Amino acid sequence: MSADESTKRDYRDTVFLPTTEFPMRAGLPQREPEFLARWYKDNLYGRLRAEAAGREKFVLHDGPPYANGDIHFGHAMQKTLKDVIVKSQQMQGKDAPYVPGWDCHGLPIEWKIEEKYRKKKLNKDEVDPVEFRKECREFADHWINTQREQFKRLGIIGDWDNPYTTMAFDAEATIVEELLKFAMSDALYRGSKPVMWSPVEKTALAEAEVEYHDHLSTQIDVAFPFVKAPSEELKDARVVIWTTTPWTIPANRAVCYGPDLDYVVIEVTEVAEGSMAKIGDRLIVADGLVVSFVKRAHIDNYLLISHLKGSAFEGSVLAHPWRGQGYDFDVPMLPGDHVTTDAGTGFVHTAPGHGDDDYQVAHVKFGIPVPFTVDEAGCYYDHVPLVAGEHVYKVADHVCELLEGVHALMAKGKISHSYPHSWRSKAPLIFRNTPQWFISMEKNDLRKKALKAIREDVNWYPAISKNRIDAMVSDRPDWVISRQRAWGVPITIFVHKESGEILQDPEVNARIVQAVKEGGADAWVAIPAQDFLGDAYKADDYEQVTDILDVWFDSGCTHAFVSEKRPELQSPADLYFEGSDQHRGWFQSSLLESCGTRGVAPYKNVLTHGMALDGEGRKMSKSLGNTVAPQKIIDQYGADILRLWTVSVDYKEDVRISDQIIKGQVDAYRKIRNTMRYLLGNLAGFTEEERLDAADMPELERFVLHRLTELDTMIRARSSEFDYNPIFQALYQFCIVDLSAFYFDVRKDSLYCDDRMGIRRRAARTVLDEVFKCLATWFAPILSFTAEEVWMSRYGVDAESVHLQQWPTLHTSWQDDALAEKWSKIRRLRRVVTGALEIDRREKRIGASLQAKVAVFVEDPAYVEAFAGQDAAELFITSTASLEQGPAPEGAFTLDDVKGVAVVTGLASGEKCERCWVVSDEVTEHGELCHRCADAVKRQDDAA
RNA sequence: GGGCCGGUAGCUCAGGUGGUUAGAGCGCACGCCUGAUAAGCGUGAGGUCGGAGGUUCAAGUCCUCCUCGGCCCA
Repeated sequence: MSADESTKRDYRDTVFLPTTEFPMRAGLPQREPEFLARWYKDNLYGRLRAEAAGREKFVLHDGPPYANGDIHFGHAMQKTLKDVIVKSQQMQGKDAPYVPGWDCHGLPIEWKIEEKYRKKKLNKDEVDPVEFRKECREFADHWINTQREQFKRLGIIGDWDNPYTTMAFDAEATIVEELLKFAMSDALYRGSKPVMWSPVEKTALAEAEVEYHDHLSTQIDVAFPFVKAPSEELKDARVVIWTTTPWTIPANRAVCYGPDLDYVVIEVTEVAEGSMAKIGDRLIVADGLVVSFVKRAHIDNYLLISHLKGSAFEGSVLAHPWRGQGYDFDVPMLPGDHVTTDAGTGFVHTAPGHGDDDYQVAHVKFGIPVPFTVDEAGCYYDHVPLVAGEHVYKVADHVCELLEGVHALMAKGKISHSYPHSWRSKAPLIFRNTPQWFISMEKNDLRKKALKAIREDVNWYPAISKNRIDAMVSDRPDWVISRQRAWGVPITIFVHKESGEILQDPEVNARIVQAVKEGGADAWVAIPAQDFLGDAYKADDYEQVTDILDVWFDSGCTHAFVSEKRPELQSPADLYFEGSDQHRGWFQSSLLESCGTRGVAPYKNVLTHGMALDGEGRKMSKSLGNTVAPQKIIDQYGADILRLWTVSVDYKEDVRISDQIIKGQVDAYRKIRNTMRYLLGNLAGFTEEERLDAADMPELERFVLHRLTELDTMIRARSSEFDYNPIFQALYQFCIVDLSAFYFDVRKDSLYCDDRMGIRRRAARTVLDEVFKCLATWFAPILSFTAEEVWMSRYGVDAESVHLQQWPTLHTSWQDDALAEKWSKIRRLRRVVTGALEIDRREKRIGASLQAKVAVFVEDPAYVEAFAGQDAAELFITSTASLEQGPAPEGAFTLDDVKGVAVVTGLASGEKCERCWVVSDEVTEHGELCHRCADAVKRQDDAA
């Protein structure tokens, strides 16, 4: 013992311990709103624009969410990622404005308002349409305001005071203007087509407005006699079709067969009681379906008369079962690839007005006219014989009766199957032939232009997106843009009553656009038609179209009224970023609109994210009760936790979120926060006078600087493809593996105990400063609140926001791959040492590693070279260390996966320095301190 | 029902053109430190790579089928 315990000096205040006010615990839910208040008080968004004026632009054009409820998790994730991208671009020296927007028109909002009226027992038709639209507008406004606050709370910086909306008058005017371009180029036409129709809402529905549920239908087997049989012996046989929609029988115009399928003719010889078939009936069905057919028809026995191929039916003609009762047209037999032997009879009843396949085969391919049979309420028109005026949902029994009356009904039953329903009313839908407005995919080569843009002009991330949208655009039918609704932009065209031609007059169009700009969509109904038509045309000669536009057309025009019109933006936008469901939605409607009117895509890059699923990978739904509310995460943990989560997952695919996953992010956040805290603590009082050139630094410091250049390169590369998950993984592991567990741990001694202006300590502090600047700015787009807190903690509350900074430009000279290679050797060897020390610890020989000395024996001289000039003990955090090339002594510690390295440990000789806790013989000489500490203390004492 | 995509340790992710005992971090367990302390360090245990066939000297990596999940469509 070199000195009496009681007389020993306490050297604690001679050690440079970390000093910082930055709290270990974040209290994000409380603190984040303070930063928000500050950002908005200081007009951060305006500052960013001013700061970046003149720089190269990067425009992420926001896809508008629908303004009809609180934001859900998917919204939160997507807007956050958009914010990460925008901030990253801005911090890489671009001017990255962000103008959020909202989609305001359409059925869901309209439905809400109607619901209100229904509750008051008012019929929508009795309500003034202008008043009705006003309420829709107010409803949308309310939710815009709500969602805006929810988005802002996430820390998303954008032009929230001046967002775009599809219901703004100038937006509506531009939408009208865009529509009129299609009208002028002949791409717009009125056609008739079976569309998904809701008899309840009395409107055509978009695909997105349809959902599928099980539905109990009547299934029937119906026999059609020949008018022109394929052969003489078949003339008395009948072809049997099967359908689950008896109400479409009046609209039957053809029967399809599979040319390559095998069919059989049977003769009924025995029937069960209640069978509608009669002994002696000759019926034709597919060979593979005869068993299931006779079961349905309660036919107990039959004779197999003959076999034939489907192709034998070519040119055959059938009679409608109700021939002679107003159904005297021919029913041709048509070949169809869609005919299968999965179910039914192998013959497909074809009603071109009530199904897409039917329409394609009968009308498009074979030119059979499509009859109008059912009105908007789902009732047969007066001109339809036998069933006029009846409702299609209630007519099944009558149809069966009528068929039975002519002995056409062979079987009747119930079947539960997947059937389309309206997403709002949940009522079953029908396909109905209706006049609608279309944008042609072929006219003006819209499809070709769109495909060319997809294939040649746009970058798709991930790459598979390209195939996806290519396939969709290749296959899609013409775009149905008309809706029989009230809340939306009108299809502002006049049709000449006699010729049926669309009026194409630029002057009329200009008046329409101007009127909408001034009065919104209401102008179309409020202003007399003659005012638009002017002197050149007579209003009486024209039909003013009252349909409104599909909302996808609205949002498909945002490039026209936002990207192009706003001076801070540009078109084509640099990036569209939405969920993968938007391949059929906004990505496509925007592409078609832009290609149709401008010939080019409205975007240069398209990024898609997957859907947010629950912890088991299932979609979130209210009925499953597995939804995650973003608000709850923010209130409980803070927006930065949510933000960190968004980059912790591979959002190019579907992602999962659960309590467990969020807890993991809370842990990750804590680790990152403590890393920043340690940097702050050790940078306390750092002055420029301490700064040291990299060339003068120890290799350890240069290694850390090299790691920064590696990260910098990697981050910029990944960021250019909007791929943040690898960035997060790399930054997080850098904090844990390189800094906390290695660099910080090793340099603790120097930072705490070296002379204040010692070279080694100055080098370390300089590196900490560089690391700090990198981490704070690299993390700023992700942990927007915490990065700001860290920044203020370092530079004071009056400092400029971290979001106004740029990612540092690192010295290229810092990159040193040879050095990195060398240090990976050093660290590999270090693992053997820590492993060896663990044995001593377990055996209770040591506690702290400073109590130990180690001797390392290596086979490969490269290790010796790597350690040349290094203080091995410092790197191992032992008190003494030696390293030599030589054979491993008996009993030396080795690791299987680090070949040729053996470690012998022992207790360090000497005594523990009271200041730095290193055990050495120097201490014995001096009494309490090692030489280094003795000098450092003396200098401090002298200065004091 | 059809098309496309995905299923690697409890969690989040790596695993060019098939090739030694499948990796990382977190979490977990155990231990250490007590001058980053509701912190820090170390060691360790965790995977039949969704399942089954097949191709191959050799498959997480290629093929087929199945299964589960997702998106889009019907």
